[in-house]
Amino acid sequence: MHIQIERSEVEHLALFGSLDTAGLDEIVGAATGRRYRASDTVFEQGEQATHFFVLVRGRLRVTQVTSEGQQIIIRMVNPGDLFGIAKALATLDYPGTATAVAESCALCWPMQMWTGLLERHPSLAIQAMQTMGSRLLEAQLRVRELSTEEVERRVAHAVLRLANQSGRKEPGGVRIDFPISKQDIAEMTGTTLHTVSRILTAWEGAGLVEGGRQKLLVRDPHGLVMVADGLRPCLL
Amino acid sequence: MHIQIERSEVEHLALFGSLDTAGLDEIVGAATGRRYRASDTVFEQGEQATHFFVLVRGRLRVTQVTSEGQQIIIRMVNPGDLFGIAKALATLDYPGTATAVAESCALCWPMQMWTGLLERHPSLAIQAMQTMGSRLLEAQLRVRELSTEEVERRVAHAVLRLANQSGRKEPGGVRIDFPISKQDIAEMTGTTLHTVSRILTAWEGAGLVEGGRQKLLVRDPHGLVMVADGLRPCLL
DNA sequence: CGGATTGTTGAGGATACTCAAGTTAGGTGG
DNA sequence: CCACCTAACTTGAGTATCCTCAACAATCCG
Repeated sequence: MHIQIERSEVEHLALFGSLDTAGLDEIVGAATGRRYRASDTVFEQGEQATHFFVLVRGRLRVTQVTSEGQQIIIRMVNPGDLFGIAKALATLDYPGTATAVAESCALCWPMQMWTGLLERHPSLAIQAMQTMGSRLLEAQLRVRELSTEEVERRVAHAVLRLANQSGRKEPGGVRIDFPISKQDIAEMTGTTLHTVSRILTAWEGAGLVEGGRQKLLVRDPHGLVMVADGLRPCLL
Repeated sequence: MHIQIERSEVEHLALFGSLDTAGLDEIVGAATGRRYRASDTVFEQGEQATHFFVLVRGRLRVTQVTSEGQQIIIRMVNPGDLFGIAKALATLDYPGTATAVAESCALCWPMQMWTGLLERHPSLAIQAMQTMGSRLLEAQLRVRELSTEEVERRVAHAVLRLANQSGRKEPGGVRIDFPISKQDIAEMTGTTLHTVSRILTAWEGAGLVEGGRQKLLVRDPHGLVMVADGLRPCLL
């Protein structure tokens, strides 16, 4: 689980962008490297928040479970992203569960260092603030989608977001580069796996995507954008 | 529109909680006071963000309009809240429109001062961060509600939130202390004013609330909590 | 006293959920 | 390598929720 992480692997991350060498050394030096295999959990909802993290490699899924036991996916964590920053949310517990969906590496720091590191490295504080800001905007975007759009468009938006954040170009389209189930997509869009399945088969018929067991290839991103924008619905 | 705001009116705000006298003087001294009448707009979605604000008195509504023209209410702004902090969101424009729903007073600063003020007053930076954090958590809560709950429960949650943030105890219940229409509630919960109307009449029958044109009185908060929790549905 | 805004209520229908059954793909162990 | 088992997925039928459309009533304002 514990591993060595090379400085060279993290110095290019946007989060550390405008740090000088000494600052980077201090920050990375204080961190511990950790490795997670697919389906390992990094921390769990409600657990006391002992550490905060930066994802170096791989992909995580952050979920929440409602009091009735329904699960939703809050977001996917991509390399370079801060996560588990409970202090910034003024919370003592992790508000969600983070699970690796692919082999992943992260740097982690004890939560007590949060305030000190931010104070000593203003550029880090600014980055952290911007992280929070973009997450807030994203959450508001999702609220807007859930409030005003029908399921097919919401799914289209979710798939496009996945393709942008975690897509790898390959001949014939953009491949989502980690295993993703219809259930996952349902939990990202507030619908059921049944409806997602029906929508994806329809899209497949229209040549927009190509599915498979925990696989997804976007063949026609532009066409998908049209679906997301409400032109060209693909269901009857 | 421009008014004088007394130091005594703002020094108790949580935002300025742990500032020393000199700091408070500097910050409040740099601010301009503004007054808004009900239905005045403070700033508009897409406009260049020239100032950031703290609400001193009154109540604002922050809305967004989708590309299709549908409006949703992002949040209500209560006294003591920061708003219009586009810099924190790494945006140059205001992402929403802020409108006074009651006679309101705000302090405002030119946006260029954002970074400087935060740097010189770390306690302010911490407060700003916590503001962002609680807003992010709230947005995620709303995503969860929209994803998993049916309309009646969402409306119950929204009304309870209003009662907690903007409610005034009065004999017979908790009064929402600004004019609020069914359309407003619909835009907070992702439904239509028709459905809200039906729900509120049902609740009125059950003795949970008392409505009226732009009026709302919560008679039985505990009963409403049960509705919000999914026990005791009031619609057939 | 109009006129406008806000709210009420009914009927009909669409979207998407639930329930149910069956299929496919992949991993595991013999 | 094949048989088996499970998790993921597909598809159909029936239906509930909630939206749309429409007409009307109440309230507020000048």
